[in-house]
Amino acid sequence: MRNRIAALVESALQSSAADKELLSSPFPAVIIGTPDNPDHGDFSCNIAMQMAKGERKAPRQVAEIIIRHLGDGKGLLAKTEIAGPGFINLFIAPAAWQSALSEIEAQGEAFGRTTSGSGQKVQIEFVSANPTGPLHIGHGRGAAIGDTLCRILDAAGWAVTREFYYNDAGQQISNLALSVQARCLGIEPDDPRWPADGYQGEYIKDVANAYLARETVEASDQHTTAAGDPQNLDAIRTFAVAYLRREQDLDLAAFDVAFDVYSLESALYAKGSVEAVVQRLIANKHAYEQDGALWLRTTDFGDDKDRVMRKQDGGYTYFVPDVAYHLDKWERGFTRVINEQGADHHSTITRVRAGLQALDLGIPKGWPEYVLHQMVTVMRGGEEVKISKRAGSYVTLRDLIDEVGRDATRFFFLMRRPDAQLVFDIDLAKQQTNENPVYYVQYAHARICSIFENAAEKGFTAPRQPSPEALALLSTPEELQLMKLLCALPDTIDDSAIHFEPHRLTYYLTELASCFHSFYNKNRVITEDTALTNARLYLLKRTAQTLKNALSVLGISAPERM
RNA sequence: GCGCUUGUAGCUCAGCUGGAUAGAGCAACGGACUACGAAUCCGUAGGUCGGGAGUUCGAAUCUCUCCAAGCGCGCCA
Repeated sequence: MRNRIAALVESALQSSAADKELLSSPFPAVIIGTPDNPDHGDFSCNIAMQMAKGERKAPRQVAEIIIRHLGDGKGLLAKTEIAGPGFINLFIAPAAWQSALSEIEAQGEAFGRTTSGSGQKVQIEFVSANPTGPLHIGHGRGAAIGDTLCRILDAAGWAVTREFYYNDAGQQISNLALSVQARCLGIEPDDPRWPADGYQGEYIKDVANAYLARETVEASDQHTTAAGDPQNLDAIRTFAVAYLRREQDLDLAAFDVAFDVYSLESALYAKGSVEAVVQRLIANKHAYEQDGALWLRTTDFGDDKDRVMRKQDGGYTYFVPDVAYHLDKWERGFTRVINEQGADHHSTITRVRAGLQALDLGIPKGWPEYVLHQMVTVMRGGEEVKISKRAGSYVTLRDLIDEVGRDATRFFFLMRRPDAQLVFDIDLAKQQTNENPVYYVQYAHARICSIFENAAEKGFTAPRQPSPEALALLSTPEELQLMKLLCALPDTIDDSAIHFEPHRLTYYLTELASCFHSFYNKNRVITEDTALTNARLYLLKRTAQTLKNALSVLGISAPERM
């Protein structure tokens, strides 16, 4: 609806210019707002104030011209007015809201989807946890935000590829292999022979036992059978990575998160991509030798100091394969790439972008884009739970899903802006009370389903494509407000997609549920008045569909009973 | 010390890329079920938008500065 209003204002500007009443383009972008105060209309527009200076006219004078050219907006507008310093307030005709219900019915499960992405390719990389342990609560937030971002962009008409990157080479993996080997040999973390920087968690013992028992594990794309020999460090490394990847896959599956592509750091080395990147950086004269190491002059690209690429020991630092990996993304044709990661890794942004710029391949400066989520602190029993993978103390994503439930966990993670810190109070999230907003939303859906059961017993079903006259009965303030909110779903999805902000949808859902509950308490649906009953059942059918569609974008179920 | 993020009601947070009287949930207080689910609704109270300065028709929103918190600042990832 908002887009239709914007188009109306746009064409009013054009015709004003054609009639020489306003200076012609370029006009500033038309921004349609939704006023808090209902007296200010369903929508408002501030463009007259923006144009006043350039037009050398008073804002209200400009507004008067625009309004004259708007007319009744092809029947969409019931009233227009100039208010305050020069706002144009627009009142939508009730018939427009009513007929929108028919469109929602026609679109069914597709209602809410838009075409603003026009089928362009976008790749979103998220989670990308190192295969050195189970997924913890921080990964959970990344999984919820990343997955929902994918669903939102998909709903907004983008062609989304979901990708997971495994750092399965490098120092951390060596530490993992040494830790598992130690456990195989019966060495405990308090033993002096325990490797420095080893992973102390109990799960390492599970990996070791599985290895010694020669188990076979299936990760997303490979089968690995353990050699069982504690002296074979390579075999241990391969098995441990496969084992932990499988654990992560299971956790993600339980969270209803799936990926299209898994990329492995080790594959980049195997293909020679890492070496090729280094050679190109050297050839482009952005690298230099110093102190026995090879450096990249990242300070040429906005970094505060240069970075080592090849260490004295000959190995590459982690960001070199990262650059190779992103070059690979670019070469796969993704002109739009979003990386969802924890804010503790934010320093990689400058480095990776600098490396890509130094390749001098025409990659845009701000590519790739990033969505960073701030840290999650976990509260249990009123106390903060310290998270440390090495020490083995953390709350796993699996624990959380088992305790709190998938729907509540997802909703909880999505309630806040990604760049605000999140306190996850496990005791609170476990409570199945009204403090948990997901139940509030789901209850609205279940309640509507219950009304339909009741209606069926009395011989009512929602009509199909009723006439405008039949829908004209929907005229109470609550009904109009409800219809208006239903129409806002596509706009909300577009906004969430543009800003990469899933939390807008959780707020939308809470508002929609609240609007329904208010309507329900004030208006009786099933009455002696058959025509009114049918109209209201029709409205509720669309409300249930809208709740379900929006919940589905968040990966949350819409139960018919609770 | 430098960089990124944050600071809005007692608590947890929104505030639509500068708009009109700053909102919601929880907590507090007071009301509403012998008809569709009370996991609900209605009402009351609660704020110098961290402090200060600036930009303009107009600032919670933009700029500068100071204060506070989190996270980074490795030849770890």
